[in-house]
Amino acid sequence: MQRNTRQRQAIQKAFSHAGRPLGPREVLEAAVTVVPGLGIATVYRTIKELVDAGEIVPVELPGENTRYEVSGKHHHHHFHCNKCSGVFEVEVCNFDATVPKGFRLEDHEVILYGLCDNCAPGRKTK
Amino acid sequence: MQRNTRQRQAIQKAFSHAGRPLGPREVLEAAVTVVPGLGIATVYRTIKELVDAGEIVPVELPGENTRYEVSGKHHHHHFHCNKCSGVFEVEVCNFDATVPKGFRLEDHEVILYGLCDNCAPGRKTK
DNA sequence: ATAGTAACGATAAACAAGTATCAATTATCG
DNA sequence: CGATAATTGATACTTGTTTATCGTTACTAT
Repeated sequence: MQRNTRQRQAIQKAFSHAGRPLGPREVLEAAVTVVPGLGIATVYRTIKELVDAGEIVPVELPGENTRYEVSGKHHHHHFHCNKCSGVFEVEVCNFDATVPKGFRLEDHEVILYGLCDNCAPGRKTK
Repeated sequence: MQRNTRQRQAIQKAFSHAGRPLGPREVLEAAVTVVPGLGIATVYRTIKELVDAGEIVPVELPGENTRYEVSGKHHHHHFHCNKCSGVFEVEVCNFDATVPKGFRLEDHEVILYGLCDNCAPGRKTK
């Protein structure tokens, strides 16, 4: 049967508390503070299980490794910070797309680039 | 000095004739028909040189390896075929983006997904 | 509390993309 | 033409991510 381990709880919590897509490394960094000694193998294993269980979904961005975020969110897109490389959610949508003749549009992806709140200039210190 | 080799010509021609972004594999497939025996190492080498020379620019799409296309094109985005995985250019743009408070938007990327002309239904045969 | 076994952690292995090496080839100049 | 050195092709290597292995740990039900 499925067991409720500290490491699994920590990893689930990392996703639910993040509010943004996390990669395996980020998950490890977040969860290891709760469960010292947590291994990367467990992170990968658990991510795969959570995906299979439908709890999280993969988020892929250009040139980046796959991240994951909790599933069931409303339609949204992502903002990629050019400085800290962090990824954040943004509400977007409403764009004109003219696909070539004969093509059939099924879905779309919008990625915004810039500086996040923390990295943008005009902030007191760090 | 720089030499004008058959393989380099074939690779340049592959890009200029493609009209869409090509990955190293695709470049090899196209150029090897012109220069039998062409090796993948030469493709990578030449791509790097062409990028340095500004002749081509990298195109990155979610979950895909880097492709390249001839530089100097107008603002455009890409259409990724869900069936054949081919990538095509599309004219897009004009979308509303509301970035979170404090964020600074610098650039954007739009990727459309669907079926390309060849893969869309309602086509005679193939 | 204890047995049974799912899950863990460390690490080796598998993969894939891209790079470096080097002997053989060949474009280019005189 | 002939010498020279840039370029090539085959392949080994590097790098980074993800998976498999296996002895150990620690949930769970009894």
